[in-house]
Amino acid sequence: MTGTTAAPGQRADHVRNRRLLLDAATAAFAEHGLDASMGEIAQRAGLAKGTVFRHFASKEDLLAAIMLQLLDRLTRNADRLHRADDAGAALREFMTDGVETLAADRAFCEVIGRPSLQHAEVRDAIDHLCVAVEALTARAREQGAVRGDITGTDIVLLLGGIHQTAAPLLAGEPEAWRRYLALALDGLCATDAGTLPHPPPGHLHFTDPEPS
Amino acid sequence: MTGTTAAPGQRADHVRNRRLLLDAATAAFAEHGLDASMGEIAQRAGLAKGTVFRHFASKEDLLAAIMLQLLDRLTRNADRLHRADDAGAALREFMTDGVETLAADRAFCEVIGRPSLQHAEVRDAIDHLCVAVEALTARAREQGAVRGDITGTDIVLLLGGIHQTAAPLLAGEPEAWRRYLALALDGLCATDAGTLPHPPPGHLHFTDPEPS
DNA sequence: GTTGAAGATGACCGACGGGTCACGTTGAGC
DNA sequence: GCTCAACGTGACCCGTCGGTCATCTTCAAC
Repeated sequence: MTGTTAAPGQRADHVRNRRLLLDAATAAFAEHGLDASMGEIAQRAGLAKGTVFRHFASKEDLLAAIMLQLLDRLTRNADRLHRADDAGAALREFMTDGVETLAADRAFCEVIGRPSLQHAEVRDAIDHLCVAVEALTARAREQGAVRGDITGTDIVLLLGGIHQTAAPLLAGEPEAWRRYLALALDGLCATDAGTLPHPPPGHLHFTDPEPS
Repeated sequence: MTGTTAAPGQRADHVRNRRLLLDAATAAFAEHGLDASMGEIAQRAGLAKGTVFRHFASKEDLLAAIMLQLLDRLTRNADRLHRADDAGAALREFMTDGVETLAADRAFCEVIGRPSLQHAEVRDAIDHLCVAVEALTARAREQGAVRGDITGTDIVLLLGGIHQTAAPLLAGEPEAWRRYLALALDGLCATDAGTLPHPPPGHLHFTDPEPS
């Protein structure tokens, strides 16, 4: 050990630049969605464009790394809340945190809606998230906190939907999503309402994404 | 009158081509969102690219024409349903038709979320839609069919949100939006729930859209 | 301090998209 | 059928973007 760093085979500046790039890309994708350009990301990070491609082979790869970060954070949050006593409150907290995270991230909804541009790892991470949220949701169902035919995948989909509902107001009223989250939660709690018309979603991904 | 057509000062092929372009653009924007290219639209219409620009000065202009078509259709539907006896059923029908329309149109949500790229006419059309829907909603409120603090603008925003919720499933389950529409309607009907946390949205547009 | 390999760089490339324009074509009025 | 203005056309311009590469720089091991 030299005393400064102790990376296995990586140079110190390489590690630092990767961090700078991930931060810059997170900000850029959050602000401009998928339209954020590699040049802009390099500029934000204070690096040259070529450096971006040294770290990530393509724009898709970089985007995948960002999405994995985000999905992992959501999944860990769901796992953490799984141990709470009040499953209904835990689910509410998960959704509040989830929508708040998405409120500052334009790319998430765009990516979730286009299976064609998702890496296998991203698809796996989405599946893991759905499983973790299903665990939360199952307990809430058992405790009667949500209606009986709501699944974890429903909850994950609703995060994007609630965000989209409030999105047109984002510039002027950045907290408006709280209104539509509350509305959705009231719908989820309507245990006296009938069964929902369409069957619950199975997997978010299909074996054969159309070749376009 | 010649017997064939009777346009004021327009040539017959000009009118026909405009129709072809609007149809092609509607399909292209619905399928690819704002990423649809002018070249593709020309190709779909069976015309040259220059012809597109003879009819519409810019891509924004063409998009505005498409959006005006769509918004006008929604507004007329709201006006029609305003005369129904059961205001709750009328509102449900309006939302069902609205989400179904959006389910086949990727561009709508993208445009509604970006005031910066909207023509004044489009903004006006959105305002008119909100007014028409507010009339529907007010009657539903009075009849106790929806909770007291729901406005027409809420309903318009929800159309986009419900669509986005089901969007990731669209390829495999094109009717999944019905599930989330039902869920939202249950939330809207929860007259016994408390007041929603965030105040209802005022206007969808702000005097000073950020210059970016 | 020397050295070698991994990393950083920015000029460069091809593809593509919005928009223009000089020219050929067509349709309505006479 | 003649005429002309409006219309249609597609080659072209320019900017941008994702991605590459020969070259220079820098870190770390000795």
